[in-house]
Amino acid sequence: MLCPGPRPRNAAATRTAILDAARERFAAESYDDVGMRDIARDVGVDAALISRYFGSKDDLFVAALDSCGDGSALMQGEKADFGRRVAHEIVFEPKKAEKLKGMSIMLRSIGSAKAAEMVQSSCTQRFFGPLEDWLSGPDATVRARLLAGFIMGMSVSRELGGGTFNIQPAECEKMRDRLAPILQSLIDG
Amino acid sequence: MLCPGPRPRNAAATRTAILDAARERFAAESYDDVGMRDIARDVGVDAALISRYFGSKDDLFVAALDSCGDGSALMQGEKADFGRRVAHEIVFEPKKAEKLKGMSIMLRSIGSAKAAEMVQSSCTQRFFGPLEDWLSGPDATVRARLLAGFIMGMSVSRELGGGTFNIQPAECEKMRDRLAPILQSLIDG
DNA sequence: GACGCTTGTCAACAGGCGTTGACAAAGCCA
DNA sequence: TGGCTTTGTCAACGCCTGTTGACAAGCGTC
Repeated sequence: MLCPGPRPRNAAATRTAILDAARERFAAESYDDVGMRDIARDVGVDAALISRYFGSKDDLFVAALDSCGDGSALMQGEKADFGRRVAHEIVFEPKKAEKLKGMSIMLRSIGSAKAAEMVQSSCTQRFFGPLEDWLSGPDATVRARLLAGFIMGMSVSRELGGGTFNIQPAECEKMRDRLAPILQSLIDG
Repeated sequence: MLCPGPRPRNAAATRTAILDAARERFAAESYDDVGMRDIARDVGVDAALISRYFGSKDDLFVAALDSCGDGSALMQGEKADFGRRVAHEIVFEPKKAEKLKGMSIMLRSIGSAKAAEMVQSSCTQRFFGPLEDWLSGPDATVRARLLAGFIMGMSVSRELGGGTFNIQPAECEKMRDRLAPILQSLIDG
């Protein structure tokens, strides 16, 4: 990520690099755990530059969240296949499931009061909302909340297992097979 | 909570008061957001005293987590009624559902790397474990993980809604009614 | 009453944080 | 070449944090 030699003078590229690094950091660690100097080191830049480009740490956080796009990545593919596909990703390919970087950031920030406040507004707008629209049919609002809750909950469960669910591989398959129809039932209505 | 006048000299009572305050704080805010001085103020004591009684903030955190007991509160009552009962509590009485204070603390700490590390060991031991034992029948491990994940996920979803699910009261009933059979199916096997 | 142990307070420290303003270097234009 | 703007670095500031050691006050005991 960090290349040797002096960084070429290119404000736009540097700004983008900072935003990318911030997105990764905030998705992997809590708001409080991420330091400006950490992000700066990732990019190979002085921390002071970030303040100048983005104003404050809060502003950078919001910018990083905004740069994640909405939850549309989750909604690609066949609806009939959703349950099995997403269950598989949650259990076996969490990194792939993290195409919802925004979800990871939200998850990481529920602890910090300040971060949670910043997340809440954009959460409904860019996550619950699109999901709700995508889920046509009765009780779309409720189903969207349940769906989002379950998906995030499994991430929590994984995290508390120490990065895995801390169970046998054979059990993982069973987990996927039990999870899939539950998710699917929320899709189907 | 804080009574006027000088605190009576009683080491045991003071120690307990500190532990209680810490448990409440760590369940309501992230590890990083909770300051020693905050807890001290809750109790009406100097922050230095906490260090002397508990060693370090980390030690206090672990002690607070240990003081939460296991997840047995969740498992009281009829199994046949579990889904409906817990779904109701999650949606309408989150404070009551927080008889699992330990779960709240775990939830608050998934952000902070240090806190998460401290939580992980006791998590399996005092939460996943008892739940798994209680759920007899096939795939108890997997069902316990799913159950715990779903319950925590709904807490996250609530939190991201700003303390409520941010939906209409009528929708809340629908949410409960959809959530209940899902939880119950994981209980029944 | 004087001692000694316990209980609690106070001031201060070292370390980390986000942020700022002054300064250096690079590129552009005349 | 000389100036000017842009891009980036550096040192430092003020603030907040957990923790420590010295000190004060309460309480039982000789």
